[in-house]
Amino acid sequence: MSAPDPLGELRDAVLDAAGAVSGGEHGPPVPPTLEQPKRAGLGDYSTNAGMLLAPALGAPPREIAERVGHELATRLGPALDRTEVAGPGFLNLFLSDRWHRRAVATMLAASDRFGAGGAESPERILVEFVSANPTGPLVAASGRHAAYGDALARILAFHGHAVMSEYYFNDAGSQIRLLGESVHARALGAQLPQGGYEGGYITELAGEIPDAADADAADLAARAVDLLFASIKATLDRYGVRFERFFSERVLHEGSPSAVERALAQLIEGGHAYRSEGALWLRTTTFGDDKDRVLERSNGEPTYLAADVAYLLNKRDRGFERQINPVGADHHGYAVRLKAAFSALGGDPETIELPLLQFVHLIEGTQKAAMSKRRGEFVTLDELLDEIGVDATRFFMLQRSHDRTLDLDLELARRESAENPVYYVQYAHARIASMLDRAGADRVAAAQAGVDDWGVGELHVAERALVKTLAAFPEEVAEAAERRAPHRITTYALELAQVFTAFYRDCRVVGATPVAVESFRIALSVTTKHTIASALSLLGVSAPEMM
RNA sequence: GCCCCCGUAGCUCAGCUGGAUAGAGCGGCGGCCUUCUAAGCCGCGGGUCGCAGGUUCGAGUCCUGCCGGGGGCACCA
Repeated sequence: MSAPDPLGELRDAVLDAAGAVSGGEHGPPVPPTLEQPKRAGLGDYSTNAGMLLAPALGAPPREIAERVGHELATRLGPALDRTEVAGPGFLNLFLSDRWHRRAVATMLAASDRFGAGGAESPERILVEFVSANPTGPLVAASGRHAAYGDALARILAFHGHAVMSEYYFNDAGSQIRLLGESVHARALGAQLPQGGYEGGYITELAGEIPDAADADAADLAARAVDLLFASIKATLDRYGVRFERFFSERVLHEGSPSAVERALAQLIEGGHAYRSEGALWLRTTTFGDDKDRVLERSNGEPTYLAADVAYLLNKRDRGFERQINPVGADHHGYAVRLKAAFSALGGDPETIELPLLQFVHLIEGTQKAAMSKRRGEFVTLDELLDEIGVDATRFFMLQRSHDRTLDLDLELARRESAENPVYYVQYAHARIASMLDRAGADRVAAAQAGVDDWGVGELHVAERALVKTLAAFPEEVAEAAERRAPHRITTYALELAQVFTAFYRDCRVVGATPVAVESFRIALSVTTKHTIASALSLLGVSAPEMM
């Protein structure tokens, strides 16, 4: 159930008015826009409805805009001061102070649910992310995956979907074997195996495991995995990332027939898999791949793809209508394969999404830090958190669009941690807390209760701007959710903090006279505080009461 | 060679799926603390939105081609 939303109501009115003008027969091809004009003087909002309807109605856009304006006036009544047709056919809306005050009342009543529940068709969604194998500590890049996946899950849930977060990992197989052999080699002071793990943490593990030199590699591998997984979980916990479930690939190989065997049988039965050169191939070329892929090696061992297909089915069978699986940009070919497999099994490939996360480049001054787990050259997520803190790391990781590479200059982040934008946003929140504290709980409660007494005097331009920025929150959430773009919330949080700070500068709150003005401003501040806290919480960043 | 992502201010990046005179942070320069938190605020400077075509009332945004950067093209995951 979606919370009341002033801007949404306004948008409905515009849509309705446009429908009335077009006679209901030929509505606009796409919904008309309703946005805040960048330039001052062009009203609170403007719509392009006139221009959109012009071709179908065969009348000049400005004339249609005029008619939409009239329809809107009858629908909005005192909420609307006036409309103005401008430029090629924009209709600019000048909303009354009354509209702004009511908007605050509405948003205030929604409390911390303001902006929530907007999803039009809620789905059961599984977000699977990080999923790093326990062969080493989480690195900085994992920090991006963790921040992205976690924020996306939070945003989708807030938007109204039923969301679960899951971490898929492989704790068996060749890489794990190699891990055990590497630890063993370090314990003995012997040469590492071919392609072994070189990181210093391997030597540390060897030291932590008693009698490592005498143990066999398989046993060592199991113990190393336990230790590494414990540390991965501790890092995630510290980072504020929660998973409902850690899913072991091993489960898919257990039983007879195993989940993997059943998946392969199903593919063969459907004619989508065939044997050639001793291996079992998935005919992904049917679904747009440029070559077929091996499911089962000629030595009889299944590939990771076989397990992943079984996992796909497992998730579908658990009732998830959509699977979102953020992966590294280097996995982009993998997306085609996975979707092909899903199609072959009768699934809708559109419901399998693999957002590609571009790489994180850690830069030390001008020098790039290479990150290879095997060669052991990396900055771990823990080190990054030690360096710049959880909130700053998450905020930074979520500041850029996920499909862009992220340059993180450690020197800069370290040196300027106090100037990171995250502090700016948190500071605005803390400042409101302090202000409300000064006003006193009774005063704050009275201000919110006295909605009907707010209507005194003319609103300041900064007040109006803040109301509109707040009113945009539900649509920002919707955009972030639908486009899988948490970074929009980051940008929004920053903007809201800026607009609030301008209001704070220009409008005295506590002690403003008459009391009605103070009441309204307190209410506005409370709403802002809720909204900043909501936005930060969607990002997994804390909203301190005091700084 | 084929596929994916990206070229916007000195640097790092937003830009609301096509709207009006393109924005923010950082960096530079100059100002502002007897008044609700100066982790702040104000001002100045800074742009052929990679290039060239196309689509239309209108393009940073969509299409095509080129140039440049990153990534991928395993019986590794």
